[in-house]
Amino acid sequence: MPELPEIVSRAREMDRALRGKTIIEVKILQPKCLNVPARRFRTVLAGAGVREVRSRGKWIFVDTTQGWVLLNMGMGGEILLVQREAMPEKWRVSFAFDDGTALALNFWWFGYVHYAGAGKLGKHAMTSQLGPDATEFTRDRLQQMVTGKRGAVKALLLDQSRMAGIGNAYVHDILFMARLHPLRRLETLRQEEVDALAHAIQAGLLPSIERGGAFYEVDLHGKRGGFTREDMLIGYREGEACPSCGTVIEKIKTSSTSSFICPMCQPA
DNA sequence: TATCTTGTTAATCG
DNA sequence: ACGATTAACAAGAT
Repeated sequence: MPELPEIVSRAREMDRALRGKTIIEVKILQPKCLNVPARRFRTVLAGAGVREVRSRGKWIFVDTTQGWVLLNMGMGGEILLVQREAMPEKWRVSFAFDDGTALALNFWWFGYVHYAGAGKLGKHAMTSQLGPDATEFTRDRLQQMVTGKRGAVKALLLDQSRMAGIGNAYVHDILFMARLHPLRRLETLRQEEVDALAHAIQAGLLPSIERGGAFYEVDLHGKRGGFTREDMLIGYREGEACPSCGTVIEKIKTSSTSSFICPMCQPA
């Protein structure tokens, strides 16, 4: 499940590895992940030079001389840089470059490989609606975002149009560190709690970015991220002891997603 | 086999 | 307009 730390890491790796290369051929095994006809996608990008790769939220933006390639890895997958004749077993879209390498994209549920013309990035609805990266929020900015809003704090964190990059993996530890229950209403948050949340967002994401993302995703060469299961405080630790107070960690349903909480540290 | 799951949009209701 | 909920969609693991 690629979230901001994994996507930031992949985009950095891609920027370093792909910048200056030219796409010579695009292959598409799964046209449904595209937003334009496969033929158009292939032809418009053939011959395109990679200028830069960057990210916002869970999206990777590849800036080429012939427009933008916009990637969303959905619930998980791999972006592998391989020799063209050594493709991995599973891939859905591939880009072959002029130096004999290829980028093989795979995802197993709901990935997107979109195209936006040069200068037309603003017309791509899914990415133009993204809020600022979660890592960009200062305490003041978060307070502004919370003021006048209603609803559950978890819903705010997961709402990509308000704050981009957090998904249902990192959110557990973020809320735990802020000592907030996922369903706590925004309108009841005191300023100290908003401050704690702002700090928790940074504390929940930055260590993983520094280590190249979480262990359950891999880098361009197939190497797992350095943020391990042991680095998680309560996420996916149902039945284990809370690292702060020892209470048994619970897995609860919060609207449509699951949440892991310490019922003592994060009272409803 | 049945159930679960990390994302995102669209539709709907209050 | 906003918030809450649900369904749907292209798999894979257990």
